[in-house]
Amino acid sequence: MTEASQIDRRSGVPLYLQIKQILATEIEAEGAGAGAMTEQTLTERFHVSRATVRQALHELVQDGLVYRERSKGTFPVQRMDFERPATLQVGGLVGYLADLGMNPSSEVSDVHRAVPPREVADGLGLEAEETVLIFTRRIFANGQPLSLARVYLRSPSDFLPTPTELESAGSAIELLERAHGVRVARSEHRVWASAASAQEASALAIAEGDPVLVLETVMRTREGRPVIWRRLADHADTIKHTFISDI
Amino acid sequence: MTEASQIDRRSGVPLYLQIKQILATEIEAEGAGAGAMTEQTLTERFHVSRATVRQALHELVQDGLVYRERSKGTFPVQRMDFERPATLQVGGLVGYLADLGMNPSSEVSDVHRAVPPREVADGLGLEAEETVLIFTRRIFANGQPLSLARVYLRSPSDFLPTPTELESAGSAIELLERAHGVRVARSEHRVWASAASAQEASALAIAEGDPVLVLETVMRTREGRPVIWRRLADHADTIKHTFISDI
DNA sequence: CAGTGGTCTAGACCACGTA
DNA sequence: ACGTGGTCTAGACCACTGT
Repeated sequence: MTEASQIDRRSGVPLYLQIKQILATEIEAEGAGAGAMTEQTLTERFHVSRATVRQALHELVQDGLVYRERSKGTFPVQRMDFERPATLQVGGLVGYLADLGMNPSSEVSDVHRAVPPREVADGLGLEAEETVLIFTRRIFANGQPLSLARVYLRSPSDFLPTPTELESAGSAIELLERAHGVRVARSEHRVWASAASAQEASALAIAEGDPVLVLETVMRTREGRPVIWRRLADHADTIKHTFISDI
Repeated sequence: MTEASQIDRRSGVPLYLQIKQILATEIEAEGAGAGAMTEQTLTERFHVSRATVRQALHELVQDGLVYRERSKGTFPVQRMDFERPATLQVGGLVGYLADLGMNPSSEVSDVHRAVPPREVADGLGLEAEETVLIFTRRIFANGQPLSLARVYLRSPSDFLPTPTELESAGSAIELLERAHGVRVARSEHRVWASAASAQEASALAIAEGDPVLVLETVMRTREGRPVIWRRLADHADTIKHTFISDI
């Protein structure tokens, strides 16, 4: 199997992507057993230029699969069981819970357009009087409410989907992309603990003052234009957000 | 000032880094006013090859300062006030609070070496009976305890610094790097809300059952070797962690 | 059609670590 | 001395977008 993996120059798939994929698969299979890969051995193996190999290796570094050491070589990063990024896959919570067999469901309510609170308008950089799509979403697992989201979505003033459309879309982002071709490229998150307000407690079936996790997120297009402001209140001890940072 | 910025081929600083720095400064200064930068205009301006310009632009994309669109050009990302990454700059909380004029202080206690709990040993991938450095740190602002950290640090069995050394180091990572040349390259975080245990409540001067933010972190070297396991319990509504994610 | 970024080649010199 | 990754050059062809 090791020598079967070669690139196909007629496939139209960029060579560096094919090489990256092959190496990623080998690292996955052989674990840290896969020895050092040098640029020279790879250029010979795949019959490509050094720059092409370097582009593949550079992306593997970005993805955290290998690390490179000057005058030593390129080595696989020690195996770390690939967890699902859980809830940070924005809007992916339902699918994540489904994978866990938690029988998730989603309930969207209070869909309307209005001028948002000051804090949200600032975060989205709105013009005065500019309206946004506003809705509330609760996510349940096995019948228990786990997460309460309030979403403010910058969109054309005639954009007013039904609750059913929002529920079936899985996430507001997907709907926004399908409806207007707007792609979210970057998100900023702030997270802290708080005591549940009366409203939050009611929505999450807990007592007022019980702990909740608050997660505020601003999502932006690649142009840097903020398009979604979202505030989550999550059930304590149950919803755990995971993320990775360099350094 | 715009035309004064040129590269210095004798400085020893890589050309692409000089170009990146110049462009980043210009974007910072001119905001989105800085028009499109094309690869061709930049190669002519700096008298370097296209590959060098591309490396600079690619890093600016990674840093979120520009975005590129095929057959259109390279454009600055719309200004987003560069906040301090706050507490995700692992160990940087004290410095962050200092910047806010919060008069922070740090108190380290219970420094010893021992075999950690099962959960930690698993997270660090320890051998049986392998001991780690264990300590507790509290961070105060204006005399109020805000954050309680329990830290497990994989290190040679003769590594046993004093509480004073740990306090002055600012963070365990800095000490680890200075003492053993170990560099942390990647961290995995899990965060959720919880009710304060009796111990946590006492340490944070709150009531048992009050909300706290729990943040568990595993830090790894670039080889993927886990070296630090840390669990924070943070004061509700006060400590807010911020982070950024792509997608 | 001209201009853009995406991909690819075939070279070159260098700093650095290991043997 | 040798091999490594880091940097740099000067070309080439392509797909795509806007005119």
